[in-house]
Amino acid sequence: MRLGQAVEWMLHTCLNLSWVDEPVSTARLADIYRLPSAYLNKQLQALAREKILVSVPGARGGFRLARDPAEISLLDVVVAVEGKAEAFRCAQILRNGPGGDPDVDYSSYCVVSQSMRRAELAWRRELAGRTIADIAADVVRRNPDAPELVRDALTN
Amino acid sequence: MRLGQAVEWMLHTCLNLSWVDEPVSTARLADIYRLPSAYLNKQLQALAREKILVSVPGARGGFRLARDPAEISLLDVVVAVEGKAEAFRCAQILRNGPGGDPDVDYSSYCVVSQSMRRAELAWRRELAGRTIADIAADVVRRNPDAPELVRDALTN
DNA sequence: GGAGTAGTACTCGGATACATTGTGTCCGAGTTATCTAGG
DNA sequence: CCTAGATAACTCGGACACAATGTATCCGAGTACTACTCC
Repeated sequence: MRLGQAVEWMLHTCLNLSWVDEPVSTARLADIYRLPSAYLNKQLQALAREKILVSVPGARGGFRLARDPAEISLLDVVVAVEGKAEAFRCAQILRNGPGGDPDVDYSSYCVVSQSMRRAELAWRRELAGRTIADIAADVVRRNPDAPELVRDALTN
Repeated sequence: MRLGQAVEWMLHTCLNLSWVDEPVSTARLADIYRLPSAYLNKQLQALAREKILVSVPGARGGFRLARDPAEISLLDVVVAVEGKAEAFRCAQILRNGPGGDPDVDYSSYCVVSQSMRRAELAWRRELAGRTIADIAADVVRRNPDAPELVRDALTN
């Protein structure tokens, strides 16, 4: 199992954007961590499509959070980047097995599938229970001047 | 995020093997679900390397479980197929950010990384808490003659 | 001096290549069972 | 009839291609700002 790098990028980017009000351009967001800006832009678009960010076109445009950081869970971000499909895809191979019935939906009946789904649900629940605001609070607790540093880097 | 098909194959295969004592050849294990035998063999080798299965060479050889089904967790199988690496890889991009310190290990310090790891731990815990024997018991409860069907299909 | 207008610089957005991983296949090395020949 | 050996069939095991996904890039469409010109 593997998650793309973009997940890390987007989480940190959302966190940074939670400390800024005005739109920030892709170039600024990329420079802060020395990331490839064009590719970052692609991922930002994905988040915009999922209504996590809003894109502002034109000069002095960019991206900003679409809603309060407390209303953006880590799961929202992960799903926006990686897609909604489940990690474990049941191909229903039991249909071909002995005693297999082509009319049964094994993705809900098969015990293996159920077990894998339960684990994935635990993962999702954990991610859904933690928001950008939660993380921001933890960061500030450790490093009180982090917001100021980020603001300076993003808004000249 | 995505898990390979082989995970499903291996879980069902381990389950089937839990009902047979003698070694079963790759061809037999593949035929039961109409799977490509050569590719299945590749995955079986991976499980053998991780000491979940033992391979018996020569005529009348094949694979059998290396230990009691109650001692084989779903996590063992998933890790054997997908590798030990974590799904979320922290690239420590904070080192490049404002106030970033090249000497700090952000994979343990960074709050984002911690949050992602916690979720993954929940996933792993769920998988580690469920064994092949547990699944076998559930299957028998629903379909008492399943073991007999599988045995017939695997041992002529 | 103020307003309208043309130009310009900057932004997103999608279409386009490259790299890595997952998926699938093939053939050779090694082992066991079988058959045969000899005692 | 029993035993030893050669043969043959079957198995795993790793090396070899193909496809899909992730990663990275480029250029065009559109917007806001700016400067200039005219009233």
